[in-house]
Amino acid sequence: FTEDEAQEFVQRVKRFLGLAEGDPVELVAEPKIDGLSVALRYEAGRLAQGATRGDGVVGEDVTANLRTLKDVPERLHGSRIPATLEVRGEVFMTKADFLKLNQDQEKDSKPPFANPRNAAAGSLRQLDPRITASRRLSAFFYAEGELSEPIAGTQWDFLEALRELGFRTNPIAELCPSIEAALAVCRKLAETRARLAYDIDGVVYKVNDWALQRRLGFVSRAPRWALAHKFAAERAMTRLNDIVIQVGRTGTLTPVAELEPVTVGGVVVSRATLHNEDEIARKDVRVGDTVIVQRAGDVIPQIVGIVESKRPKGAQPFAFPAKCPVCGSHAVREPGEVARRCTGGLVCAAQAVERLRHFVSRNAFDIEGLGRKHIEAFFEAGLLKNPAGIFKLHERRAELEGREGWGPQSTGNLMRAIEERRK
DNA sequence: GTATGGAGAGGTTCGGTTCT
DNA sequence: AGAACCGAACCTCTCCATAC
Repeated sequence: FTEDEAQEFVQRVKRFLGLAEGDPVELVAEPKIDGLSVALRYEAGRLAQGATRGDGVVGEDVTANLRTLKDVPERLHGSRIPATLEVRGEVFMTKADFLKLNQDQEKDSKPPFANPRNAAAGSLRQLDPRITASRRLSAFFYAEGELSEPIAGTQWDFLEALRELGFRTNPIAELCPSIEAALAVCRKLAETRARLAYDIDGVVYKVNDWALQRRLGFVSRAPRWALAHKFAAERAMTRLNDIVIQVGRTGTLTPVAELEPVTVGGVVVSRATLHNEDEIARKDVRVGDTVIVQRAGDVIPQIVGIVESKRPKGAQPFAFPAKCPVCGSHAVREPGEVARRCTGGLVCAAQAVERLRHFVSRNAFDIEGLGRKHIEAFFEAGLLKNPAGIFKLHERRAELEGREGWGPQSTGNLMRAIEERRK
């Protein structure tokens, strides 16, 4: 975020590579587009598959929709076409196309989209590719995935190779001989971003030489050879109306701030996590305070701090409850732990429900059609007490089907989803 | 029988915190 | 150090219930 951190990044790179302070390391500075990342796979020069990449591993298959983008070539161009080629890029909507789309939405008396990124993400998830086609999405490509043969030795040459193959790349990327030059690019973009046709949220610096990139490698999922230098996030002031306590699967009590709704960075924010007891004390957040909020990474609402001069007279420090707000059991904080936990265990409805939610989640048993609300309702009605009960639900099918909001279709779907996981 | 609205689910975005 | 998990907002899709 600061220029110092960018300097530090290059120092780290040099140290890792065993280079001297004065040795040059070439960087490529590319604007960080505020869109959604996609991966395209080409086999024998033809588009075979396109997907979003939610967590960096797998994503939704949106091939048919991606085919409708003018920036996604159906066939690769040129004479040097690799047998298989995977490229990553960013799909986005220009500000002009976004405004036009919202005008059309208004004309059709449909709700407007909140911002270009959400509009782009929504457009790409359409079932009917014709709708996607009508939405005017754009894309820039900038990274390699699986490659059957090397097509470049540096990032800069790779971008050139991508263009020759028929991909659109961002024309304002720059090859920089040093971090100073890269920072100059960043400063220039910070000034001119408002005039760009699309939203950017920062600049990415990449070590140009792929051989060096390979030596640098990754720390968990983050490459050591790249740094995302983000612009300062937009901030807003609002009132903190209340602090409520949520109870998680393991009994952890998590405080959440309820805010007077305020628009920040294109969306309306009304809640923000305060993480834990210590965090509240550290920031000295009190009910009634005026707080400054931003969206971390331009996504997650976050309380940056308070405006002390606006504190109402008599505002008291927040007293963290010593009892679970759901079941009334003692909430204790073990020495060395940050969290205060409800000791109710399975007696606590919140914990039981959270356990069930976890059980059906995608990372566990992955049972479709059983979300928070239904689990809460089933628990309340005594239809479901623990994970094992899920596999006994079919015995109470008639009861289930009689419930409000449930019909033969939804019940059938749920039974099928459970049966599928029984094996 | 058909259109419309609402609720719920699930997926996407990302950073921060905590656990292993 | 690395992975898991959580949080908030938005969007689409599916299904049920209601109105006509």
